[in-house]
Amino acid sequence: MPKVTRAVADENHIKIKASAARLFTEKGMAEVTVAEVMQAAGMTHGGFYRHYESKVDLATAACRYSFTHTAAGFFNMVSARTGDESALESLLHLFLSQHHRDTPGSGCPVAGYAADMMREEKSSRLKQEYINGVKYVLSEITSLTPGAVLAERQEKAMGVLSTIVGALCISRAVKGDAVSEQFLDAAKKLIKSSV
Amino acid sequence: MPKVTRAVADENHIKIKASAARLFTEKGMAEVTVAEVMQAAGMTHGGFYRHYESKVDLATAACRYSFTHTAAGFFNMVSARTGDESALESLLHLFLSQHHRDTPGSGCPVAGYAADMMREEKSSRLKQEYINGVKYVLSEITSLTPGAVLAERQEKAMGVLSTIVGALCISRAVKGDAVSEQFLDAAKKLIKSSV
DNA sequence: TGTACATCAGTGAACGCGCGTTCACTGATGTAC
DNA sequence: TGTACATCAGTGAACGCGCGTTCACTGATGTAC
Repeated sequence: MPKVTRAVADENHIKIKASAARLFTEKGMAEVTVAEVMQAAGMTHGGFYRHYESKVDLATAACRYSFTHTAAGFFNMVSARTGDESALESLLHLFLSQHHRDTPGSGCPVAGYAADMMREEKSSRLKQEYINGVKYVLSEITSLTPGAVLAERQEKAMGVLSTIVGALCISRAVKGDAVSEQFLDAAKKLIKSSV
Repeated sequence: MPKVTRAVADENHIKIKASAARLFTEKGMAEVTVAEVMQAAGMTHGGFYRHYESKVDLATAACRYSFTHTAAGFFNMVSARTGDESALESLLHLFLSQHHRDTPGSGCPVAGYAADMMREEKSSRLKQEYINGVKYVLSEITSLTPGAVLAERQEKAMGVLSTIVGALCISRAVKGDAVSEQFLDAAKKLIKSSV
């Protein structure tokens, strides 16, 4: 074929997707250009349309990638940490950390794409991908939440996700001021006091 | 002066600010054009620079306006409602409602500007305005939060704000799916169970 | 296995469009006498 | 109070720039014989 092995082309496809996932969750779709994504993937912008039909098509793939890789990886880290402390405590410790606040590109996609999703029409494939992702995250948190009744654990998981995503977003938004860190701690305490 | 009374010009200035506040909290700064703001204020785009030096300058004024008008008005509504139910319950009822979810333009500025603030440099006047607004909101929630020790009430207020803003944002982001409403209810329950 | 050819991933220039901003102009307002 | 003039809020065309997308081209790869 062309200038590049099929295998290399496939790798490039993944690089584009991974770069987009990182940049989109970090800056939001509007603030990232196609050229920027391609450059991050080590190419120039012209070849982009051999891989995706449009920028929003890329965003759809990137969104899915963020959930299946970044979010899934996060839950693996939570499991790995769980030992002395409970699974929920592990999750809170990792999620509500300064490190997570400061690295949105490799962080929570629920938070990272939320701003863009608020303006997305509900019928779009991109939004559907996000909704699926949120449901996946909820199922993971539910499985980490103690309790006998599934419905109660699911509801608790939604409350927990709301709190940690809210704290993370606000903490990022007010970063530079002392309250930024306080939000992370306050959210931890609120959740622990409600268990 | 010109074509318009000084008094009318002052009114127009406020109209621009109010229109911007509504549009910016609804769609985010990037998705709103200067021309759109001016049209919403009943004018054409050319006259904009008689009122503000730049779009970000407008955003700074609009951000302040959102907190001093929209947020302050919200807390007045909370006070007015408070009777049978506690102040905190009033707040949860009004904030975590489908109406609030569906009307971001007249809704919470902490949530409305959060996405834009995450990307704002910390030294900007706009970000400083936002931080001041968040602190104002925190002080209001603190005053509605029961407890003897101020520091504990403040911490509780930060946890509450994290939870309600997170639930609102996610609920908006997944609107169209049944989980959207569930997030609002789950957040209410989590907060009530932690009081 | 070797060779000729077709394919298509990637390049970089170019196109269109929209948006922030500027500018010459208008004409009612405010002011000075 | 009336009049001449300067001011400047608002208008709409235009400018620059950036970005999503397109396109002619390249040349190594894959394929057919």
